[in-house]
Amino acid sequence: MAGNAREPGVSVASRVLAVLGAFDAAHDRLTLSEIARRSGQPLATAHRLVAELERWGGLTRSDDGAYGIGRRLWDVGTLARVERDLRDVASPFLQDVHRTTRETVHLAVRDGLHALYVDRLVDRTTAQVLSRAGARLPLHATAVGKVLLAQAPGDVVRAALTDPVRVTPHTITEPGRLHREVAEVRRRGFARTAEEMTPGAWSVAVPIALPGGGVVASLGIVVASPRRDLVRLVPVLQVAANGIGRELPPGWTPT
Amino acid sequence: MAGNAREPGVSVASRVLAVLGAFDAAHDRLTLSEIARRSGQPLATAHRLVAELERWGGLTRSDDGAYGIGRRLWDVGTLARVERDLRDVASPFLQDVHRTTRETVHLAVRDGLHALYVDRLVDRTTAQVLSRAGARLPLHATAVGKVLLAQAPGDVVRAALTDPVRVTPHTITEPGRLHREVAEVRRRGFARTAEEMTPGAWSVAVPIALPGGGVVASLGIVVASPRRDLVRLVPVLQVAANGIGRELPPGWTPT
DNA sequence: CCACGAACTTCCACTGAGCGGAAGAGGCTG
DNA sequence: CAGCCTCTTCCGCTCAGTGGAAGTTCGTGG
Repeated sequence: MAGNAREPGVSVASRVLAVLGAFDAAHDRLTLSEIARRSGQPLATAHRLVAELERWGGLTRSDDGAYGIGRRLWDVGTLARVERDLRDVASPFLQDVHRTTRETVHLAVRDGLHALYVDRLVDRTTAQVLSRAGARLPLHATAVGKVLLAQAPGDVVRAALTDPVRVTPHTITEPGRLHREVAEVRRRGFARTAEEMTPGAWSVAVPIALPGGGVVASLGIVVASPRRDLVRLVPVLQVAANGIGRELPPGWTPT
Repeated sequence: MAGNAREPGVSVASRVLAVLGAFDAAHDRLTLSEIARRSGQPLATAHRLVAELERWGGLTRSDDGAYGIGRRLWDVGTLARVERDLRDVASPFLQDVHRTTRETVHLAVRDGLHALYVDRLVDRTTAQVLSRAGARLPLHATAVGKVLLAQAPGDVVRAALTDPVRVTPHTITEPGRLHREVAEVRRRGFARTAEEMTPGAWSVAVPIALPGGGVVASLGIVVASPRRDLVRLVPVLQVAANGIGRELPPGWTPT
């Protein structure tokens, strides 16, 4: 007997990665069976890999049997460029902005067709506006996203503005209007949103550019009321953004 | 012909993990050869694994040929418990403490015989006191460390205080004195250090406990001058620590 | 201009690590 | 206690993984 029928062309490495890929923001704790299902692998195979990952410290298992990402993988993730350089440099500036405005501050880079939130600062008092470090939100519905879009290659802009997702009743979904808006962001040097991503949230954002000129990230503020003077915060953001750009290693890319 | 002589007993998974393990705080960018050397694998083997990791997005290669940790792994690391729950809950409180004191704030958990810094807040103006998120420092030479030690199992305390490393001229290295100090920390509810880890740095820290009673983390402040009134900051820390403890999911552990 | 070395990439035939169906163990529920 | 679920262990077949070696690219210095 002894069963076998190894699915061909699948490397062990990719199986390991499939296990890691089974975890995401909405599924940060999984049972063995869930991991097997979500990674598309037989239970026995998943079991073996998970056990090895746990032994190494990449996964941890809690009393209830569920697995979560372990410290070892957290350590490794911490070494990523996005995290290390940008966060380290930007963190004090985010604090400056937060201290003078008392509003939620966001730091994001472009990741494909999404804005990837690298860091954020929230008041305990302020309503949770969503978004945590690591979150990915659509480019066309967020202020940081529009800023990043304004500096992105033409094909990215086209792809992002083709059939844009409607997130709230206020989300702008007409490609034409979005193209015009992105052009205006490029001209004016900042972007705004009004409840386009989250009901009850208004925001502005500015680009973070290297001294050389390349835009590498975006810095934004989110407030919970339709303040007309939101634009007045733009200079605050710009000072911080310039500071961050200057302190980044020359030639830095978020890749 | 074709050479071979596969080293036995080494799983592919462990080879993948060895590649990841080649990266650390001091080596966040490595060339292929370095990865091969540091992970103890033949060049050709490392090459294959690295290529697969890169394809998945776990590693990125920059123009100069060096590899770094990629976004995909950053994402995964972001899902770790230490990161997610603790950071999310504690972040606003760290900001509160920072706003009222204007000093460097640290959040740490115990990881074996080290204090693992999960988050920190620094002024741009303040001298960089060392430590970034992800750093591991000895338990006996830091305030957060002493706090964590005060609540640790007996064998951990013994192991940590046996032959303690001398970091600065002020580091306390007599096991007896350290044991007494740890007992006092337990009694008093907070710990201090005076240039024991970094010359020119003084600190206090308090435990973060769950409503149930278990200490899960430590919150500390570092200042750059030997202020006598450092102890006056303890109540500020305690208020924040209580708040964090209350908001953590019941039964939370940093594992 | 070419020789030399170092870092990287590709190739390929052998073989043991990995595979997964199946059976067993434990636990919860109706 | 039968039924169902999740987890763990077992084992013989086989193909994915292996690593020495050859080829490629690049930089250096003679």
